[in-house]
Amino acid sequence: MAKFLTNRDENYAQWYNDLVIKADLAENSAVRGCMVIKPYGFAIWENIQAELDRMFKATGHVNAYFPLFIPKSFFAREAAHVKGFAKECAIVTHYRLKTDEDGKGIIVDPTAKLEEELIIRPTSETIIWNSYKNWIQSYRDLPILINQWANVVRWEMRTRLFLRTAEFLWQEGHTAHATSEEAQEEAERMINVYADFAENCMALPVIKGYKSENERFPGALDTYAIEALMQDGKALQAGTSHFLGQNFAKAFDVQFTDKTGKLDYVWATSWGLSTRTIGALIMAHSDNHGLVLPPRLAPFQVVIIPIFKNPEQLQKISEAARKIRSELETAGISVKYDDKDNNTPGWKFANYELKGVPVRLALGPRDLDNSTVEVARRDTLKKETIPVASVTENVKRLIKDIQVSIFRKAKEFRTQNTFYIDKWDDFVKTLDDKGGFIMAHWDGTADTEEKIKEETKATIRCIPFDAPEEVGRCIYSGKPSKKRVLFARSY
RNA sequence: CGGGGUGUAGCGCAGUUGGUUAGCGUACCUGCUUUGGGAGCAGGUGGUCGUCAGUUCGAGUCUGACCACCCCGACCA
Repeated sequence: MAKFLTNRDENYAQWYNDLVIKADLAENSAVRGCMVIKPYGFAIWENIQAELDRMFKATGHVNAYFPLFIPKSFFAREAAHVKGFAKECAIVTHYRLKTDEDGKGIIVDPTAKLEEELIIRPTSETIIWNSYKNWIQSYRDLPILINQWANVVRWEMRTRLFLRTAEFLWQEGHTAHATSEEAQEEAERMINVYADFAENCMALPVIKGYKSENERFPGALDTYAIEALMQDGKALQAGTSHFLGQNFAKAFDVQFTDKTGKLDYVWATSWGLSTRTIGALIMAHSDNHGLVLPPRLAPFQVVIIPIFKNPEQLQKISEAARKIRSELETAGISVKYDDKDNNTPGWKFANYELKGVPVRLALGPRDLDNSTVEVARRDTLKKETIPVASVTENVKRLIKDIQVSIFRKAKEFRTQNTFYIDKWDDFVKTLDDKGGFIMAHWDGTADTEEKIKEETKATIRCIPFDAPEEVGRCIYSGKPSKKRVLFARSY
């Protein structure tokens, strides 16, 4: 076990904090609630971006960029929207600084007050729909399928690296459609893209479903989410997609002429996935040795560590190592060769385990003599010595296998921690003892949901798309219910 | 934003009743020996003691305000 990492089973929250810092993913900055994403952490984000961007483009979307600042009045146009975000907005009020009277410091120039204050975007629906108004006249202008990669600011009271920070990075898709059906299909398509990404790239099993009215995005008619279970039994929402109806079109007066010449408001969706998913990645797979990264998102999939006694030996080993590296790279595998001589091999082994590198190759004099390499996999920590001739083939197989087996492991964990519960006492007890996902009947009212939240801190994470029709009674009120919904305490 | 806690070298910490030149471990630098699971010895560098103000002959130590971080609540992706 890593000596300097808090034990996961003793203090999960501290283990997470330690891990983010010690694996060199991110750190707190001088600005309250804002993090510095360090190169190793940012490399994961870049991989997430690359995969998602490819998937967005494959589904017909293009990228664009809209301003960081949003005129205050834009927010006020959609009532639910402004209400949802009002409490966490950062606001720009001035545009100039000047030297203080005493000449020592600088102050905000009171004469440089903005006519209209600017909100730093917590999300971009309003500024984007203000543009869409000018872009859309006819059904021929539709659909508009735009995504933007951006930072947003939500002034959070209590922050945690990746999971909740005042500023975070994300992508936000904003689409405009001629019909309600088309927009709803788009919202569903994108939640499916997210689920595909989560399961296949992040190796994170997720449950797709509808949000209850309470949990819905401010301004949306319907919100879909993917929900994942973390190792401490809490749920984490990893991506959301919203069917916005005509709410923003009406707020920004975006109408189009349809084929029959009739004027109608445009139908909208929006969907987003943030740096928070890096937190999910950490909490879903990692252990007491450190991070466990899925090969598809790891900054490098293989690390090669030379074992040597003197510079001459290092040179020989490096020659062999570089050959292996270039062979692996040709096969499309990302590789780091760590030939630094200021740390011992043992130190490097522990360090790359902490950083979650999927596969480690060790190459020493013994291997040179025998034409072998030691291969170790991060997820199971198992190692074996193989002929150097079969390295590429072996590593390729291992990478695929690790990707699949950490997904299976996470899914197995979820299965074991999903409970079908029909009695209120069991519901409360399970939450307190084990946490996890609880599938239970609900009478469909916001009032009941609110009371359950007050009494247990559990919320409806989603109403799963695939929940079967089943006659039952609400876990709280005893009123009739037709399907189970997913309850959990959440991040 | 409410309650609790913590700020001393990059990191982890000690520092007595307010008293001389602020110390230990680790990391870092140099040298030698090492290197198949976080190496050893020797020497060395590194400090506005979170910030600002106050009390005092004298403040890391006492007082106040502020800032940051951690934990628990309310709010949220």
